[in-house]
Amino acid sequence: MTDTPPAARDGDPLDQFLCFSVYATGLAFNRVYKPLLDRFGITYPQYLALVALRGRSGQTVSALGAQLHLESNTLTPLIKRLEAAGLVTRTRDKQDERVVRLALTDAGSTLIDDAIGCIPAAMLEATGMQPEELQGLNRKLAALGDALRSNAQP
Amino acid sequence: MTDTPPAARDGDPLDQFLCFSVYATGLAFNRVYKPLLDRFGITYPQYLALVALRGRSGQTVSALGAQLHLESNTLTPLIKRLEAAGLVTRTRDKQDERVVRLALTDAGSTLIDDAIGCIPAAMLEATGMQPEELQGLNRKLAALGDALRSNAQP
DNA sequence: TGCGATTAAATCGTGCACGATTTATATTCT
DNA sequence: AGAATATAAATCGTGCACGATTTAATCGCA
Repeated sequence: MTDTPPAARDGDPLDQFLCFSVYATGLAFNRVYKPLLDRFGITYPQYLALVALRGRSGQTVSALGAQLHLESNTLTPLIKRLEAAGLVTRTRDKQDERVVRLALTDAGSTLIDDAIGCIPAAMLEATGMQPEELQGLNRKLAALGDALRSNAQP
Repeated sequence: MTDTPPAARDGDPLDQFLCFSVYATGLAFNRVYKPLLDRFGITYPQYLALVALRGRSGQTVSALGAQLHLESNTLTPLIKRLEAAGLVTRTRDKQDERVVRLALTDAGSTLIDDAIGCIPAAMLEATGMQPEELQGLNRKLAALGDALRSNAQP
């Protein structure tokens, strides 16, 4: 045991924490996504936003936030960056000037279609797992997320 | 269908993405943790770092990073905040002045012991699930994270 | 011995995530 | 109609996460 690090010898205590697996797997996903998304000039949260906006023009910031589980304090700057990149338009609703309606530009629509065309397959490849297995994991994680949200402070 | 939002009518397209479930569940965990950790004056990544340091005095920054899957550019400022809070000490190794060795102070040790004493139980409660189920999920997610890391660019 | 290469940590700039607050518009209720 | 209230988005400050670079110490090897 000349050089064996402690973590390898007696197991990382964090490995017992599900929350840590979620955290670390999120980091790992990000790292695999990054080089793929760099080619499109967008970040991972921006990618999620574009997927959520795809084929759903006219969504409000709040509606997008409900999908992503984010609020305007996070979304507003993100959307403004997408707007500055020419991928999204922001328009005040004429009926209710409080709400901002979002839409993909042609460039945004083309970009996200292209991205969806190649990235999910590359990600599946990177997991090295079967789609059915990943789908089962997805369902269980979604249920866990729902449970946590329903038990968090309002 | 007067007011039904699109997401409720035909399903959120993001829900098909496992990466999104991981992302959103990570956000949800954070939100449940936050009020619990606020009582101890630490953040969630700081909590993970303290757990990793518990009972393992003298770890280097790199070793801690290997456990958390983080690098010095993220860890150094985080650790300095823990040091400023009086929870951790940073000491240059006498044999090799490049490495910084980390240790919990008495206050840090007491704090993380107290936190471990109550937080995991509260989190389990918040999931509303059985420990066995969560353990199975933990194993699968850890395997997924390992797979993603092994397939990411070095 | 000494100098190029390697390694450990720190620094810097960008973009998220979030609590708290603010601004602007709508709604409600006398 | 007009004041209190509610709602939608934006703003601000802090702490992470990360790519890229820098600084400083050690190692390797001719």
